[in-house]
Amino acid sequence: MRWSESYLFTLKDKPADAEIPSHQLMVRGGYIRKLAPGIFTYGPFFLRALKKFEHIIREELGKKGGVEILMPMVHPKEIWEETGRWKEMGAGLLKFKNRNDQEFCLGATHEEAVTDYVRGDVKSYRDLPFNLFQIQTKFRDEIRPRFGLMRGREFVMKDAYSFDVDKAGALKAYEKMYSAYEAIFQRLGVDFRIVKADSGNIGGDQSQEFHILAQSGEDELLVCENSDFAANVEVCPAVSEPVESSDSENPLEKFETPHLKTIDQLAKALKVPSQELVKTLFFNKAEPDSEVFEPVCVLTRGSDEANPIKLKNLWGLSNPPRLLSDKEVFEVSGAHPGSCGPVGLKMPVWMDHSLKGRKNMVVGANEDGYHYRNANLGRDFKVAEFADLRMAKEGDLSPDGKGTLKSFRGIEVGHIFYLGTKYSEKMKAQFLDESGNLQPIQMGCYGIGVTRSLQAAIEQSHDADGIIWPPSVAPFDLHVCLLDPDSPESLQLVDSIEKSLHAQGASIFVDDRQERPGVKFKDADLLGFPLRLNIGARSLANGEVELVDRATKEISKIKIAEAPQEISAAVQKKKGTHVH
RNA sequence: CGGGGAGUGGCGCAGUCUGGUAGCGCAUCUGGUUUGGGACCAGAGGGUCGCAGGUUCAAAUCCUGCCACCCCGACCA
Repeated sequence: MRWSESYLFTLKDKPADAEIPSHQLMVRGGYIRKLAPGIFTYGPFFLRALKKFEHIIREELGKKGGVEILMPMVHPKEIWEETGRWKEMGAGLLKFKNRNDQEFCLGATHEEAVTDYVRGDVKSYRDLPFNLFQIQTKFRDEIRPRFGLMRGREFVMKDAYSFDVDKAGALKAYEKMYSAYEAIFQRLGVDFRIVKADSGNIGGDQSQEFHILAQSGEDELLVCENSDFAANVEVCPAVSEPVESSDSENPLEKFETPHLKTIDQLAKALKVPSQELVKTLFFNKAEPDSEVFEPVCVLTRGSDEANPIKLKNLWGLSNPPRLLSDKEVFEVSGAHPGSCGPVGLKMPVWMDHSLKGRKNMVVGANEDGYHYRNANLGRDFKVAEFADLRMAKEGDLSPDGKGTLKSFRGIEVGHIFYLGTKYSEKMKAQFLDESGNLQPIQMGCYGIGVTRSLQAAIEQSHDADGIIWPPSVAPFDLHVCLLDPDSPESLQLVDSIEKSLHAQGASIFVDDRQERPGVKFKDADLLGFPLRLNIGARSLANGEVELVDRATKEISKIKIAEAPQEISAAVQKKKGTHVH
């Protein structure tokens, strides 16, 4: 491929609307252009990377028996109503009507579509198991798209769905996908972690996320320093050191705390660490979209945060519960936030494990400007349940007991779920088992954010000059800076190198523009293909060309006569090398 | 939806406070000199200053309304 024959426009300045390096570099390199927020055109070079990654995905899923299909992007309302998600997904589904006033949405995910596809065909346990996947454009009407392809409205996703006769089979399918995903991200060549995760409103009871580690990641991961335990902070079990209980319960004592609104202010005033104070929060335990008001009090240590995802799961809600407004807090407790506590409350009180056994607590008095000292469980207030309610954090003990947790930022690029029969029951996707009983199919679903993965790879692999593509998905293997594009000797050399590379299935991009060398070098660094070859009068006069490694900037001189073979070998070596 | 920022040639920005000829850098085109890390000189083209009202002799600039964008938060398979 020659620059002069391609469609490629690079930018010197970083675009004003791009914040993180990967987004800036992709726009600067002409890889993507924004059409609307979260909606992008993929240029010819990004498309090449995309196809390469898709190829890796197809190969690895194929090895595990995945069968590729392609489902519609436009879905009728009816299938989404069958599962209740027409409402549940809310505004995230882009809905519209046709000329006959029939309602549709754009496919945000395809559990409904694939279950409908399968239920018409599968009749017997003999028809199972199988695993279907597709690579397709998804549309989700994100509230706030950001960071280019990281959180787009329109994006390419690989989604797969497994169908089995029983749970054991479904879990086997889950394990297969787990290992396929491991292989896929290893081949992509990124530093990634697999973590326990919340299953969100997809449903199901087992779920893990694949994260590419990067500072700009939207998710916080907690990883054990000594073992392979890793979890999304949202669901990471919190282990707290047991409380050493002082033996006697002192008398309850009210004291003035004027103008002390936060735990930190209170801690400072009382000269005790915030961990020794008690934080009182109020949530509405009812389903977020219902009219019902069911206030619940949640107690944690002053240094901890309540975890809404854990509350959601504990209370069996479909979405995280809502924190009460200041006004509502006043109505249910008699005080504003900052002066609330469990004493005298007329609602269930949930207490975090970390407070179990603690005596003589400092809590709000439910009267503005007052707190209690020496509040004790049993004597002064009652607790409905003890549970793990808090956000785990760096420095906590790992749940597997093998060390302490360290915090990383990650970009979620893959997610696997064991679904069970949530969709098959609602949509009547059934089969007859060996004894002639009608059974719902056991399902799993598995996603990879294809476009997101590629940007995440760039986010992880770039420098001040530009992108450093992992060789597995680099748009081209070799970037030739043809410094004298009119020199017959140079052109002849490029031809022979091109032939040699094509013979082994490698790709070559030639910058044949009438530009000065500096311009070509800058663009080569920006575009970020793994190897660059400089061909110019200066080195040709010495009977040499220069091969430059994009990642290390190492230069090797190669004799012209040996150039085609040596460069082919270098390209081959690069492709075989994995960064991590 | 809440908070913040910013809408000015293709890109990046100044000008707005204090109303008075629409500017700079990059890119583009022409000619010339250059040619191994974003060259230089000379010339040229390109903007209804987001949109609509209003104030004024006069509006990019002041007022009102709307639209769209970016960031933080809420939300998120």
